[in-house]
Amino acid sequence: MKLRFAPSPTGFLHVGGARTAIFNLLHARRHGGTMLLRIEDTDVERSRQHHAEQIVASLQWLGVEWDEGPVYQSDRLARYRERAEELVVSGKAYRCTCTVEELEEERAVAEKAGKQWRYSGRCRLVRPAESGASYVIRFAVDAGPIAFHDLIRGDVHFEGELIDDFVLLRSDGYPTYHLSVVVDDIDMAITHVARGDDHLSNTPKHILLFRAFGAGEPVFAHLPLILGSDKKRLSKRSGATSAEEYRDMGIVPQALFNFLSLLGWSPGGDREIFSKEEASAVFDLSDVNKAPAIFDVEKLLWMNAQYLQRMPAEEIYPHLRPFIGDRELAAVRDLINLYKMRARTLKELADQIAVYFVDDVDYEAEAVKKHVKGDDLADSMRALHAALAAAEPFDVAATEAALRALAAQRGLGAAKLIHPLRLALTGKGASPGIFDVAAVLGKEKVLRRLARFIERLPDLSPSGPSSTPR
RNA sequence: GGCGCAUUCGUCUAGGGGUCCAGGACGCCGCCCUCUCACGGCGGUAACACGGGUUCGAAUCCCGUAUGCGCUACCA
Repeated sequence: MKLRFAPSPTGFLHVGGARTAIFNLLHARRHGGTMLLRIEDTDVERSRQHHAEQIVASLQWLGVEWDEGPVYQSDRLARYRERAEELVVSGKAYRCTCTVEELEEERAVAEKAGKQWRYSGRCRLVRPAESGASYVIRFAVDAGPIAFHDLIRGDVHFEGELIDDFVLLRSDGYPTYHLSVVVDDIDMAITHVARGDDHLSNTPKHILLFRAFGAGEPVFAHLPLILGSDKKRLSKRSGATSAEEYRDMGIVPQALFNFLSLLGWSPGGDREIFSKEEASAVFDLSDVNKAPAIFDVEKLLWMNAQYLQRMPAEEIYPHLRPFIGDRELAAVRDLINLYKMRARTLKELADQIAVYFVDDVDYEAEAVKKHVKGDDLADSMRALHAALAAAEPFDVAATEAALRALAAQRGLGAAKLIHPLRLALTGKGASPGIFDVAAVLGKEKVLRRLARFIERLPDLSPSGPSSTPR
């Protein structure tokens, strides 16, 4: 068994393409088959080498590994011409000298008359004389029903009459998609073709070609499309569309892989969080749903949070690195552990961690308003500063004991000290457990931040510094 | 327009004639935990597109309708 993922390098790796790649990989792994990566760059107008490289990089990042390739179709041009000529010799294809202009004119006339246009087959009947004129090679389509069994769609039927003599080889000598896929799928011994639903209507053409070449047909599986929240094909308008954008957003590759796997497929039961290996053990293309799925970013974010929560800091670190500059693992390990269940993305995680490295924290206005009040706050904070300075060792237990003892001594609820302390240390109204924060920050930073907070207190008070009679 | 395909909570899905007045997850809403925020736990909200068949019995099978999407290029 052999499958392939065959993107055309006209842009970044689209999440729809990413899912197609994943399903191909999963099916191959499940059945002990191999996986080929083929770059379909026969459209010189739109293909770009950097896009091909980008797609390869995205697949690697995502964890879609292939066994063969990447093979570039642009390296196989001679082969496509050769095979097209074979069909001309055997009479299954013919040269057509009709120009694009002529055809467009015909089409315009037909459309004006309200009729749908199909190529007349003029050059098929009247073989053009050998001349220097440029030509395309068209396939001579035979009328008659074409049926095939799709692993996902079931039995699908088409009428040959409705397919016109499509172009195999363009006038510039480049093959069209139909020619290159079929030639390659034959030469590369592909047994299963799993691709987007947009190719379902092209399949009869391909079947005709497989037959013309005397080759057996592969098994087809047409995957339902991934739609945006507007129920249209996922596009820029409805959100991020490329794997790369999700990476830059701070999505971990395992989470995107898992999420994409769940679009149109389910391992059965109530399982939602699973690894590539687990999916590889049970996946089968025939279990894929027929209906298109809408890409729900909210659920992706939830899933990413699930992954962050479960991953050890050491595993998160390499993915987080691009978001936190050059900071070393040792400097952020404890922070990752403190914040990983509070962030949905690596970006959020990085933002939260950033406060620990600034010289002076900014105090959130809302938190200030809520917690900076009471005439004796400065006094309490000074006492807290002294109590923490005496805490030894400076760990979670000791700092907590020190604060609670002080609260009891002053007849205050511990919260009355905790919230201002949080504001002093993080500048925010919300954070992980304050004693965890203190322990991670370390005695020196805690005392410095607390001292600065006390200093700034007059400016932060609701009455303002000037109106404070002192 | 023609051809093709699809249709279970707002979204992802389970389910393939009786166990389904439809299960899980995201989201949303409550409650609990608690120094805050998260995490976690508990509970709630919400769906078989519509109409005809077949059958003792249909979300499940058949036919229509509607809606949506795809293809209809010398793009893939």
